[in-house]
Amino acid sequence: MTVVDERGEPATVDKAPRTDRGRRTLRAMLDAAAGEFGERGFHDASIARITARAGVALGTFYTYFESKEAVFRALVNDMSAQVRTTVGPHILAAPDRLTGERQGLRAFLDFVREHKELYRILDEAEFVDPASWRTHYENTVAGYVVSLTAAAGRGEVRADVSEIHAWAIVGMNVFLGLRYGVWEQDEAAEQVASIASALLKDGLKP
Amino acid sequence: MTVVDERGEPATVDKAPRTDRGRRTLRAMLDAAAGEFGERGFHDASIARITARAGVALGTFYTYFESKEAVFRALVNDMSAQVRTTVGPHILAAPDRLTGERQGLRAFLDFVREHKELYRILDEAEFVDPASWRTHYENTVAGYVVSLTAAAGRGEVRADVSEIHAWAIVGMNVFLGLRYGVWEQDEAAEQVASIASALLKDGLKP
DNA sequence: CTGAAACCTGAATCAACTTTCAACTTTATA
DNA sequence: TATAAAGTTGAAAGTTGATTCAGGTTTCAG
Repeated sequence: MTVVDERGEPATVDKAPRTDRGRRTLRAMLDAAAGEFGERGFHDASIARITARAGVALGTFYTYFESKEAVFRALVNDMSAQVRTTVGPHILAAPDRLTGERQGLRAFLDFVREHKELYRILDEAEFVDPASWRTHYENTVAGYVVSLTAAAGRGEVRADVSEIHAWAIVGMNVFLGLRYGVWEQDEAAEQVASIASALLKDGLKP
Repeated sequence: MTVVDERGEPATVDKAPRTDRGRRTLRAMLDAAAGEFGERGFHDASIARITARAGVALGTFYTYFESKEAVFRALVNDMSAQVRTTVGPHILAAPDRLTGERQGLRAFLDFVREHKELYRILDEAEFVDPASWRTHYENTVAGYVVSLTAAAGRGEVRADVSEIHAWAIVGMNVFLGLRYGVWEQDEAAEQVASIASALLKDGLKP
């Protein structure tokens, strides 16, 4: 058996497709897995259904993945990156951090609405693949700490911003995403983002 | 982790114990289930291990529960109520809503630290028993909307508080509870609560 | 004390699934 | 075009753990 470093990719290396045909199959399988996991959740999902969705035979799955957990992990990492690369630019493009937060949240809500499956997968990672999940949020929070600290240096936010603030903001965004993105879309993304942004800026005081 | 009666489940009625011995067994099994689910998560938990923990035979489980999901549901409902009855009074006892929020969060963090298993169970309910989970948060948010609206009437918070604010606050609290309650306790509950409270009151503005 | 209702027992049943593998087909390369 | 490498196949092995059940034990009302 291959020596597998939990974090590294040595186990994935020899599973990587070497031809176009292989790459196509892998892609089809990843998409199928995203759909299957998104609809039925990790445990109710089955490899057989994933390969059926992808239009390949059962055994083909193991040409590209070590196990059921492995696809899930691949999906989580992929999605984590997708969220960052989708939302990040919106934050950076803004003239100041608080405006960035509003635009970032709006972008996040839009993203969530278009990728409900992936959002759900990421959420379930808390139980299926805690390590990836924790990494995802630690990265997210770390990014917030960096940019909030920079903003504090520019006098845009209070000087004592901390990791606690970052976790609070992330939690806020996650729940707003779940309620107003995944569950129901009875409020415009813009509206949700601007209320949350105002809350962050001025608090609840009258 | 005392689990009290869960009324309202017609299917559970004929499963209710009729003697002291039965009630003792049921209690042992609920406690065992809380521990097992908390430690291993729903899917890795096994009925056999639950009954072993409780010191009874495998088959006894089905004297009191319809299925694996049924115990889980019982635990989720019980815990949801426990959180409310533990945290609620702290909020109400405060002189104003914003102070209440700080005391409520501190109480919540304390609760979480003492009931990590149940917190985790509630979290996993998102996937195992979505209906109960959704109900739990909808109830929580509804409570917030009521008390925030009342506070607005007293001029303690801005007049336009909405459900969106409530979801934001709940998400904030949940994530802070997870990070500073369940994961690591590297910050005093009081400290976390007071920073979050300040954020809610005045926002991030310098 | 006694019979019926409650409880308890744990081997056996059973329905998924995941994972393996040896034969077979397609693609790349020289 | 030949041959190795890559990719595909699906039946079958192997695993796991929830749920059942027939029979034994304990409790309790009368």
